[in-house]
Amino acid sequence: MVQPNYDESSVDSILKFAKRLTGRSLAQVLDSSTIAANTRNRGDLGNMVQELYFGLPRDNKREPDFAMAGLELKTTGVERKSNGEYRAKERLVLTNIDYESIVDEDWEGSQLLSKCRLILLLWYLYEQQVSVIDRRFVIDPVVLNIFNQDLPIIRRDWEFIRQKVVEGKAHELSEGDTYYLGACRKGSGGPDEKLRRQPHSATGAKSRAFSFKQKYVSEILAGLTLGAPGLLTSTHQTFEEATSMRFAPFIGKTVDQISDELEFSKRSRQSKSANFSLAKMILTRGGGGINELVKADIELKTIGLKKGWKPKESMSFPGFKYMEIINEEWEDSSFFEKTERKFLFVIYRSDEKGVKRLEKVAYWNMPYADRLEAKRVWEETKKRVAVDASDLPKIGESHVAHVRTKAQNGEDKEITPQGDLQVKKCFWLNRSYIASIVASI
DNA sequence: GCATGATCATGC
DNA sequence: GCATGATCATGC
Repeated sequence: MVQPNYDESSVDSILKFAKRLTGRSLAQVLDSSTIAANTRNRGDLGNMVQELYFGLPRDNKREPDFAMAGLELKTTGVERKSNGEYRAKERLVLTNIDYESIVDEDWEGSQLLSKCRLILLLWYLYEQQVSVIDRRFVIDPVVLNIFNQDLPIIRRDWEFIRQKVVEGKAHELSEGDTYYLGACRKGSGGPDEKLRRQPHSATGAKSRAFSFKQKYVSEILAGLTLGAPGLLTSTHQTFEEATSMRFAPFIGKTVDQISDELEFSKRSRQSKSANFSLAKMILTRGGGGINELVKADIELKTIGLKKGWKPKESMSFPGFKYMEIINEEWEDSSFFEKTERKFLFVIYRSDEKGVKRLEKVAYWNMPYADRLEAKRVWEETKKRVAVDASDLPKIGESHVAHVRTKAQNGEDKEITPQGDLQVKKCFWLNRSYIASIVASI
């Protein structure tokens, strides 16, 4: 059995000890009686690693877990992709956002930095059917230093979140506000949740925490953020500017021209998602493949405009299952995730002659009031699915969103709570709503 | 011209 | 095989 055995003032020593877990599970390294006494706590693997493996107390101190080494301990799940590579199962939650105190902080003296400047990250393979103590640490742990090449973006994200609290808008925070460091929801959720006080507004705000976005963690996992060249060429450049530069050479050109230039295959040009594929080619062009956009979990969406600058279509999102949505909470839904995303809109416009050009690109995320409206539509949908899944919110019922089919064909159906089959559906942002976004960006 | 229903290529 | 991003087709 492994006993805690490391120099608590040495990052190297702690990391070395952590590496003894690699390839093994807690059940394999800990005294079975210790585990038996602790498996009750609802399988919180991270807590067991902290208490049983490292022998650290579980507390909510503002210092890093390994205080003497200035190192914060985090344990996070990975999943295996079909190609055998790993990806992060979810975002990495760092520390709660203290609305009361952040308004008086600067970056250098921030709680986030004092707790999470150095992070010891342990990766376990998440498999639903495998019990917590048997999950294996399949990858070597790493020490993540927040002072890496992405620091300018992380710091800017932190400043943005702080500024919103300063302005008394803690309740309006959204993960889509920022790029790598997100203000993710934390806490019970649901109608009974107790809201937190914020200093510059009387409005209560939901509890949120700083987190590294899922895709960003995946990139860390791939070892690609630690020194690999990124999209940003200057620390003074904003994220938006960096992306705009990728698109700049193509703005105003016709889709045909761009397609020729990038050797977009003739066949793919006919696809319904040709605009999307072309936008992706522009973004990832020049090799490397990895770009800040992916790391930031940004949602790439294309908008097609017809003459008069009106969008041709509403905008679809992933489908939902009738049997699942009735038991789901808003904040666990994929539509909620989307409403908190940052979007990169790539806008194409057809002129009077029907010639389609790349018009412009813009970042956007959904304003607070519209997120509330999206939630209302979702809740309404949930309610109506339970009663009659064939009658769901139509486009005229909200200025933001509606529900409509999204299926392979008329036979592509899902079982409903009523026991019959209905064609698959998803949430859509209304065309008129997209029009108002286009007018504002 | 819009709402609604239906469908397609792609990528994993 | 299926989810996803997206557009096509029809009827009023």
